[in-house]
Amino acid sequence: MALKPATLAQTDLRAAILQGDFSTDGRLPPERVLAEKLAISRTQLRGVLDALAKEGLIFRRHGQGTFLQPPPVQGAERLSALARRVSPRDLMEVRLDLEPALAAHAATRGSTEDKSRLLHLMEDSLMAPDLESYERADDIFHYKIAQMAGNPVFLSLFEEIRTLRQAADWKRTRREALGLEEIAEFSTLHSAIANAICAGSAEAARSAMAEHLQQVSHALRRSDTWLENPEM
Amino acid sequence: MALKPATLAQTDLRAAILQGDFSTDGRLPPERVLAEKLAISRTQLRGVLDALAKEGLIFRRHGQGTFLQPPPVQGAERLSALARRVSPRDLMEVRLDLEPALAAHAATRGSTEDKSRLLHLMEDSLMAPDLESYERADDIFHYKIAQMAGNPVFLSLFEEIRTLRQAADWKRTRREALGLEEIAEFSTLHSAIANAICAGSAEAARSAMAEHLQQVSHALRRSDTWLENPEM
DNA sequence: CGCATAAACCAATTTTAAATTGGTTCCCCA
DNA sequence: TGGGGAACCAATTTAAAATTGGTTTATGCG
Repeated sequence: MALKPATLAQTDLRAAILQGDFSTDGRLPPERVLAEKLAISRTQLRGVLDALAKEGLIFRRHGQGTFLQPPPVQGAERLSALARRVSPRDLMEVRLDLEPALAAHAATRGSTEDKSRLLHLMEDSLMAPDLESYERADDIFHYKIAQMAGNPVFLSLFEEIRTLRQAADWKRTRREALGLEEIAEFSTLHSAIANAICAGSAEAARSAMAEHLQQVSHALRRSDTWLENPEM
Repeated sequence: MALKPATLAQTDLRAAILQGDFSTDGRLPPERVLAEKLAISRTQLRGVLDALAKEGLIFRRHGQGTFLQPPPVQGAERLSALARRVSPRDLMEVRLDLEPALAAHAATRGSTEDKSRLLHLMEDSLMAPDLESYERADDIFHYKIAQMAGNPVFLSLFEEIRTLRQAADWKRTRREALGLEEIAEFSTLHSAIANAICAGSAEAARSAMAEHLQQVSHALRRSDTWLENPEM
């Protein structure tokens, strides 16, 4: 069967979407708007987006929108009040307790398809050229693990502390605190986590994740805002 | 200084409030309404409520109300959607991971005043005459531990799974599943938890809480709805 | 003066309705 | 027969009004 004219355009379309040509903040325009902007039908656009979503390259949520990264949790405005009373240390303490358990469950319950995709995401974070793209890959990597744990409550809690972490602007702090050499160290544990999960060994995954987060915590602790509540 | 006429009335007032004479669901009427119902001024009523709250006998939240038990978390309607996709097993899995850590942190960071109050709450749960009052005392006991952990994020997560647990009506299921003899077993571990926390030994508190929750989980697992999502 | 009452005002939350957005169905027609 | 377009459905967000605990102010009474 010969390629239809639209097929060629789709590959360009995918690249343009993933490149972020249509949004600054990682959020795509509504489907109706984007379809018109691309001069294609919504049916056609949704076909492309469906494929991208199935591959885990974009994230969609009913009533919320389409995103290049996991979207903020439902009712995110509620967390802004909490974010003001929270220090980086508080958040890291919770992550140190939560995410190792998520990794262990992901190793036990993750499907083989999920596991192969996790390996792919890990390679993405390895090949990140700059700090920004590394943080994006790292974010999606951890999110995927939380997803693989197969417990909607666990996933909900993870999404909340993830949204909390973004609500406060410690990304700036982190960007100052993290150097490229530290990221290189992170990568080795990232692959250890991914390998343990793919091997199905829960305890290895748990301890690797714990070690990784302690590494991050240590790097973050050099920042001056470690104990501060951003009382502004 | 002789007792003022109002002082005698206050003791009756406290008893009437704690007895739940004014509400069926553990929620008190608004202060303005309750003051009128009692034919006293709001200032006077608030004085009584302030004292009760400071003793940990009632719970108040700005904009939400006054309760005889810890109130539902902010934005509870959001969780009703999640509650429909959640099985008792999912929730217990999270509790098994979260609450032992809370107990450990409570042992480390709880103030001596908090610890003495925790002992008092533990005795309350020991002396509970019936199942309903036991569940109330148990609820407040676990809530106090989460509070003592001194991490607003941890407390927020705990309040959420607590609200989730109440959103679905597994209380009914639990009420069927739990017998008085099992509650007696729970009590010994309750006191072990409280003693470990008061002694400041984090690891003992963690393992005692883990053991307690496994005990509860085991009792709950006999229920037929263990893996079900209440798809109604 | 001292102090409690009442009222007014402030602040946090919930509730309600409208608007936004992804998901689905249906009808039409080339 | 299959894609396009419109309408409709469902989940979420947003904005405004209502509710409720918290605080201040003015007033009257002893």
